[in-house]
Amino acid sequence: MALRHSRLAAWIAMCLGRGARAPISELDAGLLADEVGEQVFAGGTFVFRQGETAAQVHIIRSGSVELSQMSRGRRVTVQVLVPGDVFGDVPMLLGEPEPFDARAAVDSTVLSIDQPTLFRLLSSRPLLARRWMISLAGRMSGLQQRLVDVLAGGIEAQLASMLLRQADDRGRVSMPQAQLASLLGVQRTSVQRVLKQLAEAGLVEVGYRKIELLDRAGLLTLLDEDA
Amino acid sequence: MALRHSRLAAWIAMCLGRGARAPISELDAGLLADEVGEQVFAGGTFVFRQGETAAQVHIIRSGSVELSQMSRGRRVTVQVLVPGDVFGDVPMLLGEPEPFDARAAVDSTVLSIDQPTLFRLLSSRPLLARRWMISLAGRMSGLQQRLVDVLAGGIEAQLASMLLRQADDRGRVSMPQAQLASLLGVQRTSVQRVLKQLAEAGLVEVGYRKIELLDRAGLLTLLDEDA
DNA sequence: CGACGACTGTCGGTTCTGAGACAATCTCGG
DNA sequence: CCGAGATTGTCTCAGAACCGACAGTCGTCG
Repeated sequence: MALRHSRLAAWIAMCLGRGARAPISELDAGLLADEVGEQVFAGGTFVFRQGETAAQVHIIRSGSVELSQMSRGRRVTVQVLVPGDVFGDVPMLLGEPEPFDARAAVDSTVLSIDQPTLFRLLSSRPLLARRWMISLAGRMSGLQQRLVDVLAGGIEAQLASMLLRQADDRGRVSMPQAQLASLLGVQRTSVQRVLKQLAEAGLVEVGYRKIELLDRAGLLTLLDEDA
Repeated sequence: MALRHSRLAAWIAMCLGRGARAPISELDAGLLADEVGEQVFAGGTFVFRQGETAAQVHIIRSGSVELSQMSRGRRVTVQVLVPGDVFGDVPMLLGEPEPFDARAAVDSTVLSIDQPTLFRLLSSRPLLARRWMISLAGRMSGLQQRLVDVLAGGIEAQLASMLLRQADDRGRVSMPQAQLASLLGVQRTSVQRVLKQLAEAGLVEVGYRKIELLDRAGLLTLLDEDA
C-alpha cells in the first residue's frame, strides 16, 4: 500500500509537472495521492454525463476518455484525453453542470478528487494552485490553437494539425476514422478523401484503426503555406 | 488621485468578480489597483503583436480589443474583448510568446500588470488566485462552447450563437459584418446571406455597423433543433 | 475456423460555401 | 453640403463538403 502510494505520487508529480516551468513538489504530489480515489471504467461506459453536477475533478491514469456533446443531431467530440490529462475542473470551478459527456473509449482507470478536498488543497498549497493554473492555461492555449485551425478552414490543414496533436510518441494515431471525423466536425468520407491524399503524398500510412505519421515536417508545412 | 484609485478598485472588484461565487475582496481589488498601469491605445493600433514576449497581463477598461491571428492567408479573429475582459495571462503563465495580435478596434484604455507583480500577488493572496483561476475557467468554458458551435457546422446556428454572445445588454451587436465573418471563419457574403434570412424571419434587424436582436428566444431555437 | 460486427474505401447526386466583382448606401470630416 | 472611404447588398460560377449507399477488409470471439 505504501508502495502504491509512493508510485502514485511520483506519477502525479510527473504528469501535472510535465513540461513545466513550475514543477510540482513531492510534498504536494503526496498530498494529492493521499486524497485521490481510483476507479475503473469499462470501454464504452460513461465517467459522467452532460448535465450532471460537477462534484469531482478527474485525472486519467490509463486508457482514454473522450469528451463529446450532442449538438444539432450530431455528436461532436471536443477532446480525446490520454493518461495524465485532467478534466472536469472547469465546470467544478464555475459551479456549473458538466457540459459534456465523458465516455471511456477503452477500459480506463481514472483518479478522482472531490470538490471540497481540491479546494482545500488549492487554498493551502499556493504552489499547487499555481501549477493547476498553469495546467488550465495550457489546455486553454491548445483549445485556442484548435479553434484557429478550425476557423482557418481547409480540412486538409485541420486534419494535419489534429494528427500531429493526437500522435503518440511513436507517431501513431489510434482511432477509427469516424472518431477523427467527429473531432474535426466533418463527414467521415471527407476524412477518408483527405487521408488518401496524405497517404499518396507519402506523409502518412493508413491502417486499420490507426494512422502512422511518416513525415511530420511535411505535415507541418500544410499548416501555413497551403490554400 | 485617491479618488481615482478607489474608483479603479471598485471597478476591478466588479469586473473580476462579476457573476462570481467567489467575489474578490476589497483588499485584493485595492492591491491590484495599486499595481496596474493604465495606457490608452488609439483605434487600429496594437496592444501587442503575435510573437512578442508576454510580459504583462491586460484588462480592458474601456473600448474594445480584438485578438486575431493570420492563418493560411486569412485573418481569423479569436475573440472580441470588451471592458472587464482579461487577456494575455495564458501565454504569460506558460512562459510562451503571445500567440495572437491584439489590436484596439476603437480608442481603448487598457490596464496592465507585469509578470513579477502578478505572480507575487497570486502567491500571497490565495483568494485572488482562486478568483483568477475561476476567470480562466470561465473563458475556457466559453471557448469550449464556441468550438462546439463551430464543429457542429451550419453557419446559421453559428451566427445565431455568436450574435447572442456578442450582444450588449440592449440586444445590439456593433461591428461590421466583415468582422463577424472573421469571427466565424466564413466569407463575408455568407454572413450577409444568412443575416438576410434572419432579418426576413423577423429575428434581427440589420443596420449600418450594427445588428439588433429582436427575438432572442427565436435565435435560441436555431441552436438546437435545426438542420 | 467461421461468422459477425466494426471499419475502411468508393461513388454519385445534391447542397452549400468560397471568391471575386460591382453598385448602392452610409458616416464623417472638411 | 459634399466627397472620400467604409460598409452593405447582390450576383454568378467553380469547387468543396454533405449525405446516403454499398462493397470490401479486418479483428475477434464463440
